[in-house]
Amino acid sequence: MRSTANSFIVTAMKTVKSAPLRKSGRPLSFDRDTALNKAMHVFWQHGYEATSLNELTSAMGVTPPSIYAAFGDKKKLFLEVVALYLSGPITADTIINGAATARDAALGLLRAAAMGFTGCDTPRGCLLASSALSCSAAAADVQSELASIRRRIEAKLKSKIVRGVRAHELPADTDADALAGHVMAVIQGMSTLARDGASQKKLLRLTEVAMRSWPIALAAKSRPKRMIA
Amino acid sequence: MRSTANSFIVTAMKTVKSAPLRKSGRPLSFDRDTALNKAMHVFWQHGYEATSLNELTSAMGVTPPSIYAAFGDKKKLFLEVVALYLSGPITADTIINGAATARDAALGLLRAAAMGFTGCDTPRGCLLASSALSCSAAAADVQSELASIRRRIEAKLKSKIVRGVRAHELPADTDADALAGHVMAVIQGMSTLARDGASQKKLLRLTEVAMRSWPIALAAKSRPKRMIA
DNA sequence: CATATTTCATAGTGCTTGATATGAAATAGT
DNA sequence: ACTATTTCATATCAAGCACTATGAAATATG
Repeated sequence: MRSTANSFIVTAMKTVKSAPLRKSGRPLSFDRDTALNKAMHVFWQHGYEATSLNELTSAMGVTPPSIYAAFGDKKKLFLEVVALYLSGPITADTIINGAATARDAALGLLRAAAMGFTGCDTPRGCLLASSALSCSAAAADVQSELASIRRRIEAKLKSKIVRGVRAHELPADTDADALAGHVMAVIQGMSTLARDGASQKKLLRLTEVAMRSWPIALAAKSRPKRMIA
Repeated sequence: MRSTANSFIVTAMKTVKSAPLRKSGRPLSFDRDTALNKAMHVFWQHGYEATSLNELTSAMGVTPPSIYAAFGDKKKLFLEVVALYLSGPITADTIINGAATARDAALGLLRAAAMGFTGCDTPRGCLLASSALSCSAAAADVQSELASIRRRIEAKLKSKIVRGVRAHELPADTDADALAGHVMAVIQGMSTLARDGASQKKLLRLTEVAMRSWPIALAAKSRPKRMIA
């Protein structure tokens, strides 16, 4: 449930950060990245709309005017938070790209979700899955932004599956759309289960169950392997 | 994703409705059940906290004082809405109770979710799954109330699976906890996919994929069948 | 018709929200 | 030290929130 490239968010982030040329003036009394990380935890816990600026200022240790000077407004701050959330070392993109097979990609995504949703020093669940599922009309754009991120990840997994079918890792009649949808649904659902108190062990066992729905490989794709001796 | 019996909610509903003895006075200008149904649709779409009383009064066609006279406050109105949502003809309880096997129960729950989350005359997704996933501290009690409903359904499915194992419908080493968790996760996740625009067809195909993770019956439970001729 | 009772519509309550106006404080350059 | 520049803390802003006080309107009963 992590990814690096989202055009809108990354763009917004860069435009905000493009002010490295300070000549004089009072220095900032807070570390921008630290404050952003604190904000991420608050948003992660309460979602976008339910998080008030009071909570943000308390958690970040920054007064409202400084927040608005540094991040723009609440929406831009949240989008930067999402970009930070999606910029970790292990992302959905890196998992899918780094997986040898489509099956490994799905398994990697599920396991990463099970681990990440029950981390001991982070809020439970997925920030993308629970931040703006239900929101007022005023936050409809944020909602659709998160939805497009989810759809993009699903599309990437689906294309990995399609390539797997072409590589004969998977049966020719594989329903790539439903298969990718199932993995995404399990991930989204695990976020809710984690929020409801499910343990990491349970989510990992749940992952094994979910992977049993994976089609059996008819013919293992034979790659040229380096023979030794 | 529907159920009838939740002690707290049902109790709250009954206490509110216990005022059938009117002797005189101006009659109500609205139908209580109709207004409650309208409120359900609004909450279903925007969730608990993000739904304002302005939206409720507009949708229900009832002014604020009448709402408070009829339902108490926003929280009680929402709990009545949840009770209404959980009082349909086909509920999680009826599906599980009416299923011959644990497998049929899981399949029935998944199919009912796929259908119910993409109904043409209702908001997309599940009211329980998306109403209070992320909320402020003020709505923590509503959040945990919905979580307990979800856990109760999962527990019921799990016990059905355990009984299935004892009846030799399922292998002895079946992980009932993970199996029930998987079904619940897929249901919760389908709610998000439905909200993100997934079609009913896709969710139904997704259901078939999810059911492939179901353990294969080693020995079919033989019930005494009436032999004819 | 007169009275009691109940609900109605209007207008407002205090509170919180996201976002700022204002001037003091802290730096760099000269 | 003086000025320019930037950020700071304080105190607020208008708007929206859930909720309600008040009196008029509509019924049943006498």
